[in-house]
Amino acid sequence: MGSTATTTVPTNGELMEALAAVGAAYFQDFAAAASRHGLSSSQAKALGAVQEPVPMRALAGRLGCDASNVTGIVDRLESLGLAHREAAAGDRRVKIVVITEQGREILGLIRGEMIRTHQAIGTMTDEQRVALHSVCVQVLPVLSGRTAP
Amino acid sequence: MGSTATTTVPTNGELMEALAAVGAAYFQDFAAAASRHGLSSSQAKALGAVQEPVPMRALAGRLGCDASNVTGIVDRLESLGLAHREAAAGDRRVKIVVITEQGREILGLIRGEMIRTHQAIGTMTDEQRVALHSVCVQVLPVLSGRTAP
DNA sequence: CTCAAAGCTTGAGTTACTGAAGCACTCGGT
DNA sequence: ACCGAGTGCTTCAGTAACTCAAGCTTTGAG
Repeated sequence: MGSTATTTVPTNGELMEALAAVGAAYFQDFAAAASRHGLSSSQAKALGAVQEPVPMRALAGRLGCDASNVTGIVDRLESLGLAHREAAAGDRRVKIVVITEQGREILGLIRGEMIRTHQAIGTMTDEQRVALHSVCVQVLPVLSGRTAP
Repeated sequence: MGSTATTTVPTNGELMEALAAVGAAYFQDFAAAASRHGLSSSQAKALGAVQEPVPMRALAGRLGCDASNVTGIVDRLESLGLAHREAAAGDRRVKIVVITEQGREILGLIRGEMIRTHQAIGTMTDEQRVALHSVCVQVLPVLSGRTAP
């Protein structure tokens, strides 16, 4: 164990605690920005997950919740004019959620208005950005359970 | 140590996308582990926020939601025997939430069972851990809006 | 002492979420 | 062709999360 010198390697617990705190703060920034545009965080999250067309079932997978739940969320997005359902060519059971122009616009506004997050990124050096991004990319397949089919 | 020509600095958008994906995956791992112990993610999050005693109002602040909401969450934690309310010495309006032994135990189990997160951390080198932890610590005050009194 | 303000709870109302049916459709087997 | 199993979406309870507006108790300042 003992790497001493200047930098001490954090324990798993410390790392998890730090990750949780950052994740929570990021999420609150996101939710606040969404709410300024009249969207709940679930709705905004769903909007972000349909930047390209996605079937209902797959959307449920991306959001990590039951399909029956997605019905309601998409209902509300649709009634706000931010997305709409389309019939899938080739399988008439499937309905595909497509984001509208207005939806894309609002999504852009929300992302642009996450000021705390932008400030946080602003405090990073180029090296830190590169390192952080590469860690994220490296870790994501493991963390989301998509470890090679 | 020089960064080679292969490392391109990610754009803010790329970084945000990566952070969002990692954050979401982390959260799902957390929610899944909590649910195995019969807790919703809100309840588990609240449990993690009361490792030391916290007044209701302050807890609402930590969770980023309305105080009236916390009443219900703590009600459920209390009925599960994972936390309880205590009167505050010195101000009889205040009720302080205190975690029980059983609560601490379950919290430990949940954290231990976040296997994807542990696997993800397991793929990191010591250098990556140090770098990630220091970025988190650096960024947290900005991200959570606590920029020096 | 009085009154404004702080801390918690209650009540009404919306959304998020789950699990169990239910309907519509697809596809493989006979 | 047809039947039956399986898939994709919705509907229907029922619970939890969340917000806002009132309400109650207690505090502290004038």
